[in-house]
Amino acid sequence: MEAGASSGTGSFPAEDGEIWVPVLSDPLDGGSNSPTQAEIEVYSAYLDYDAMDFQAVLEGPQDEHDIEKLFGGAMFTSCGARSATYIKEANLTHEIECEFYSPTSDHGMIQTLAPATALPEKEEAPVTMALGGGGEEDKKRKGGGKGHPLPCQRRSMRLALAATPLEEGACATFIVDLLDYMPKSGWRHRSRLRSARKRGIWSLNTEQTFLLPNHLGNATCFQDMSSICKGKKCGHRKNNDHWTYEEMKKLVDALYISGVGNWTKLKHENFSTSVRTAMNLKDKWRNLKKAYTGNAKKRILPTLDKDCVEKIQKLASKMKLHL
DNA sequence: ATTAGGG
DNA sequence: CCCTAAT
Repeated sequence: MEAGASSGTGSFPAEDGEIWVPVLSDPLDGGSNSPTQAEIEVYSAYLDYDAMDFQAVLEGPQDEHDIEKLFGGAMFTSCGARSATYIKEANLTHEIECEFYSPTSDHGMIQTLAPATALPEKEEAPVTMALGGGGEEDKKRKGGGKGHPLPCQRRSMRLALAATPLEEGACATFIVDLLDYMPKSGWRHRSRLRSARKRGIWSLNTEQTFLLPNHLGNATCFQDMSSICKGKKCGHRKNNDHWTYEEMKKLVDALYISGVGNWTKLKHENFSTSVRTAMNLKDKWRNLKKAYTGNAKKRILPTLDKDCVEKIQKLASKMKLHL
């Protein structure tokens, strides 16, 4: 079976009954060889939160062997979640997107994720990996299986682990908005995450992970996450399109040239097609300035490159003089 | 209609 | 991001 995301075949979400399996493929091209990078895609999963090594997940997977470990022997199912993309190289962006269903969910088949085998040095990509056990067997394991999460409500969750090349190529991992979209109560990891963030153990940064509230129903495709959440009470944000690094850089560069202010003009000249409103731009600048200004306490900083940070600081100090 | 600032 | 007072 083909997995679609990289190869261009297949479609997402998967058809009912279709089994999507983890694949190894080259993230950079759809077919030819690429010896340097490995990508694993997992289409959805049953998560055993208790068995999950949260810290390891948040820190970012080190290699493809970690997947099973990270998710605590998670069960992976075939139904309709957007792919979990997992890029191995330290300097690339790690992104994991999964959708989790409760054991009683009538969705799809369940597969246990076979321990990933090493990516062959010069394997033709994409390479579809066979999962252990075989489909028919595993179908019957629905709801069973060791370490299966018990009363686990249907949840969707997106983890985007971004590792941008920092100074030493260190993997800066961050999570955004996880808390924002997590149910207000009833999820024991909420406090864990919160305190962890406070203690600075994980560089959580409220901007890249979020959990689709249960009441949003059967939405399975993360592509529509933003629109799904629109107007919903739980997702009290109108726009869940989180600022990307590129956007921030673009904003800073524009401000560096045109100066701070004139947000409407800035919007029309530099962000005319963007979802960002003039006020959004203003707000973002304010936040960036705050983040990179003053005594850098243990703030949770967006990972921006040195050049960008310098521009922010120069702009900030320039503004100070005018006060 | 825009912006600055607090929430 | 939203809300609102002040431009």
